[in-house]
Amino acid sequence: MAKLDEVLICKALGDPNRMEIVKMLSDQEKCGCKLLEKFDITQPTLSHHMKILVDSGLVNDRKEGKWHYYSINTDIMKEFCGFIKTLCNETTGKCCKGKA
Amino acid sequence: MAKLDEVLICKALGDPNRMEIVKMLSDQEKCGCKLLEKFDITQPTLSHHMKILVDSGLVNDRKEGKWHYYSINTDIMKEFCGFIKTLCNETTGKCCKGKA
DNA sequence: TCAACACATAGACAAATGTCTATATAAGGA
DNA sequence: TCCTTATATAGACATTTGTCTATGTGTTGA
Repeated sequence: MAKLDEVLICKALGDPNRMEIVKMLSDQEKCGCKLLEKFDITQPTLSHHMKILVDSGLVNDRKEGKWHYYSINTDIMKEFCGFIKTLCNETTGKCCKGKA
Repeated sequence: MAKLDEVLICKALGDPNRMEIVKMLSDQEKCGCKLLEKFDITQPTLSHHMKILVDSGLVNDRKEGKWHYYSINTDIMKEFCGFIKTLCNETTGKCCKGKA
C-alpha cells in the first residue's frame, strides 16, 4: 500500500471544483458524465481534475463499459482524517522566550 | 465567528513548507525566528507563508514585544477535522446506470 | 461498418503561486 | 541616540495551475 501523501491530498482538495466533486462523491459513486452536468467546465477540464483526485489517492476510478465510475477511497480518506486529528493537539508550551 | 473555508484551509496545507510548519506548531507554540531556523527559505518567504496560514484561520498570531508567537487554532482545526470526517461516508449506491 | 457517446491527451495561455532581493517598520538594549 | 533584531512590504521572476480548443481512443448500438 502506497504511503499517504498529505500535501498531495490537500492540494487536490484545494480547488473549489475538486472539493465540490469530492463532496458529491461522499454521497455516492458517480460517473464522469453525471459529474460534468453539475459544473460549468468542459469535459477535458473535468478529466484533468479527476486525474488529480485519483492520483492523490482520495478517489477510486472503476471502469465499466464506456463509463468511469468515481468514488471516495474510504481507507485513504479515513487515514487522512486520522492525520488531521493529530494536528488538533492543544498547544501548551511556549518557545524561545529570551532565545531559550 | 467566521465561517470555515475548507478550500482555503486545504490550499494553506497544500504546500510542503506550510504543512511542515503546521506539524511543528501542533507540537507547541513557536515564534517566527524559531521556525525560520528549521527551513531553507528566506525571512520574507516565511512571512508570506505565515500570512497564508493565519488568513486560512488554522494558525493564531500572538504578538509579544518584537516577537510573533504562532500556534494552531484548535477550534478551527477541530472543525476542519469534523468536515473531513463527513467525507468518509461509505459510498453505497451507483448512478446513471443507463442514464437513470 | 459507421455514427454517437464517454473519456483522455496535446498544446496554448492567462492567472496564481513560491521564491528571491531590497527596503521599510517597529521594538529593545547599549 | 544608534545599532541590532524580528517581522512586513514591494517588486521581480520563473514555475505551477486551471482552463480552453482541437483531436485521439475506446465502447456501444443501429
